[in-house]
Amino acid sequence: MESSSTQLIVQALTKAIVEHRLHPGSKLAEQKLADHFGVSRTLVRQALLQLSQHQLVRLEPARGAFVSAPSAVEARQVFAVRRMLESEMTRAFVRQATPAKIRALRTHLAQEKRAIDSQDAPGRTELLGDFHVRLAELSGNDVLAQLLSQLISRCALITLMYQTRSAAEHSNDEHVDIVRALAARDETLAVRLMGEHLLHVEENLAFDRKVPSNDISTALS
Amino acid sequence: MESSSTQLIVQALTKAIVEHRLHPGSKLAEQKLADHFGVSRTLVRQALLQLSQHQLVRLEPARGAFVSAPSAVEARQVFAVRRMLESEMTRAFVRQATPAKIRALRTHLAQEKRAIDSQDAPGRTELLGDFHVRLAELSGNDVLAQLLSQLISRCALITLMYQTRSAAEHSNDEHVDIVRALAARDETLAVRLMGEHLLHVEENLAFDRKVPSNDISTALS
DNA sequence: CAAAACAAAAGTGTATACACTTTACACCAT
DNA sequence: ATGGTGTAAAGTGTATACACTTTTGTTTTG
Repeated sequence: MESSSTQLIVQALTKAIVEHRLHPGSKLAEQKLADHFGVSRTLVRQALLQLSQHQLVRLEPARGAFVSAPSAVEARQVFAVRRMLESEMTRAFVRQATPAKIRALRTHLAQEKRAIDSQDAPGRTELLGDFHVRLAELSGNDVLAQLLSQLISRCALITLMYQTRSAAEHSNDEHVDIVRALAARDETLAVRLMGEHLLHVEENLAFDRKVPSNDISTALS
Repeated sequence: MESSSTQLIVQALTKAIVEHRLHPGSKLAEQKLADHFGVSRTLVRQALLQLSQHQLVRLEPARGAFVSAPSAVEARQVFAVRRMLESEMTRAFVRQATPAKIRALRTHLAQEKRAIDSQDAPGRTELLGDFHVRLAELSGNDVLAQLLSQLISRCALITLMYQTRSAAEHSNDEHVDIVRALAARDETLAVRLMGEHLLHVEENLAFDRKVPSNDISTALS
């Protein structure tokens, strides 16, 4: 069971949603998506069902699928969970850090900086999120990594909804500080910095915006 | 979109899997399930897809769906994540505990004890897990509650695979201790007890069993 | 008799068909 | 003009059809 066509659709839609080419609230009509991807509605439905479980899409009975528009309270709850998981994840990482792992993180930081300098907004958000996913992967707990990856996709949607542009640059600086603490194997400092970092990201969200709607054929092409 | 027939199937299968009426490794043939529930394969497939995302079912391409059999390392990773989340959840609960919430927990504890006394193995495991879900719900973070609920379903599968019978009774005692600390609003103690409790549960799993296979028509009737 | 090869049965993967619901729009009444 | 009503178009929900893959059991061959 389980084809990879479905998975391709999930990935394409996830990327489009997280990069805000599909705006929160947009309708995702099954036939239109099916035409676009050159498959039947069957596979599109499977993909939408999956996305709804990742909370990137909301399904309304008999009305169809819409890109999620997380509320402010939901956003805060997601961040609260991230703080719980990521502070402990940081601790776990320090305990089994290796030079190779640190090097991998530094490479990532360089990419981040490049994306920020080049004004690439969606790329920037994606990479800033990937830093945390990378850390999870390197911390050696696959279950944690997968869980966090989903939470961060959800956060990317939130972030792009609410994040002010200036805040992104600040994030990169904090990532650098965190990696420095990790390299020094300073567990307490690293954990504290990670907690504060997530608080800062959350604080900098402006929970009072409205976003325009958009249609899917332009967004996916 | 999204019918509730599918949801009913998901719930029925979840219950059967978590209560070990369907053993890990058992094949879940679509047509047989469809016949049993009186629907078409379409809905069964939707349900299986969902269960696979909850990690209760494993999908093998072109071969079908099987009840998951989590490995020992996966089990340990799940427990590690639970410890991260639940210690912080406990902290959050203490900070907004009310007499009504404490009362709700005590009611639950009574149920647990009854289930253990009456030798009801599946009911016991379910209730022991529900204690943690209840706590999450009462802690006021819906996102956390939903996430934890999934993790605990996954744990129930693990627990019934590996848990020794005597360990269950010990769990109830520890739940009682935790609630006592919560009622006293002793944050530090409650958090510590919860962390130790989860360690104990994990320690008491015997990661070296084999389980027989089973067929679905008898298990679901 | 064992092992390989083949054929039939069962099962999964995707597309399509059709009933039913929601939405859009024109038409009528006021 | 405006508001309500009815009808057509569009869209979702479920079942079914069919191609293709895996499994199973039998026959053939060494």
